[in-house]
Amino acid sequence: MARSDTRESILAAALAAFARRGVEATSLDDVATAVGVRKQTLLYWFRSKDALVAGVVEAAMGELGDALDQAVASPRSGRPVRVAVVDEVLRLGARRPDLLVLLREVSRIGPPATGHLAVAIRPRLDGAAAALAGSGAGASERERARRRLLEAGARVIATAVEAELLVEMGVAPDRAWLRRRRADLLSALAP
Amino acid sequence: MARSDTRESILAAALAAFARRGVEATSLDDVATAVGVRKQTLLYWFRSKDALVAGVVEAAMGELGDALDQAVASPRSGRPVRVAVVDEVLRLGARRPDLLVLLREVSRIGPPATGHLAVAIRPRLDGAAAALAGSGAGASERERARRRLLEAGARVIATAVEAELLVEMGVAPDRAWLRRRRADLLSALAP
DNA sequence: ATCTCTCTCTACCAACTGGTAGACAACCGC
DNA sequence: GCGGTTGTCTACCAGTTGGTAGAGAGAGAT
Repeated sequence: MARSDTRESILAAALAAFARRGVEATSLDDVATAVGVRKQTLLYWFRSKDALVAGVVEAAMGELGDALDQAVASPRSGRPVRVAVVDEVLRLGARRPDLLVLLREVSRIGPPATGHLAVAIRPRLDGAAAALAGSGAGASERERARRRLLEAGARVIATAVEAELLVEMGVAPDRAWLRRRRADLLSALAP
Repeated sequence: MARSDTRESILAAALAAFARRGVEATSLDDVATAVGVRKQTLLYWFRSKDALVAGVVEAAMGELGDALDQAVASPRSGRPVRVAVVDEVLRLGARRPDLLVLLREVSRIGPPATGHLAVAIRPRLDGAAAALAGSGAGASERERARRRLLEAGARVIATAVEAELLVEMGVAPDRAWLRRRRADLLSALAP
């Protein structure tokens, strides 16, 4: 296997396993077997399980942040930014559900994973809060924008959890459900 | 300790631990220590960890169902049943958050815990669906009522997750948030 | 007083966990 | 060719897990 292919494969397999079965329930051996490699190879690339979690969180946040950045930057006429963001989130929920599920999982297990998440998310959050508050906004306004963003983020993750739950209950989310969730997320980001 | 006090203490400690740290991350020793008893005593009352999970799920569903039954039966004038149900759920979320968190946790870890949950919830769900559809309703109407109830239940759990997330993010849910969630849950149960 | 049943205990166990030590092969610039 | 680096491996290890076997204390019934 080429040089860093192994690392990428490990990250992908770990993301899937962490999202599907949870971090604690996933052993290093599980991930290694899924990749087709020995556990010790995995420990070569990530010096501990916690380092692996940190790596997965960082990679997932990178992918998620990039997708949102691109959605914000895409200049579709007459479409407010928050519509672009919400639609991109819904697309991600369909295309890469693991990314959103991982966020729930990380916040569930608490430290030190949440610390890694906080580190990975902080710069994005600061940037978004500054953009939302507008240039020249005071510290308290930026703080309010931050809070609004965190609430919206929690709403997104809760929506992903809800979709997961429905699937598990054998009641697959239908189009009407999706439409309602979209309107709800839009209102959570409304000015 | 009196006869069945031990069993009750084990169930209470296990519920708290399962909700706070997760089922996989909670060892039998953890629960036993919290109760002040040896692991083998715990295994006397519940023949395996899975049996303990089943016991906790059953007890939690009993408490939750009883609270909702009582809310439905309480004849407060001019207050529609769904308002009573939603308010009782919110009260439970504040008073016994573990009950709702456990539901999320169980559905997260999947079988066999979800099987226990399905067994514990089925009679309540059937009864509620029949009541919602009204007497003399056909099978398809009852099925629709069932789906509406499951969707509402998923919404409740998602709301509990959202509250958990906000707390973890250091953004405690405030009164305005609670008001919005209440309205949202009411509309999920709207006719 | 003794027998039986309920409950909790001590003493284990095999399987698995995350992690370490170090051998070995393939490839690199020299 | 050669020494060093990179990547993967086998062989272990100590700690923890869920679970078993069985002893023994206490209470009630006879």
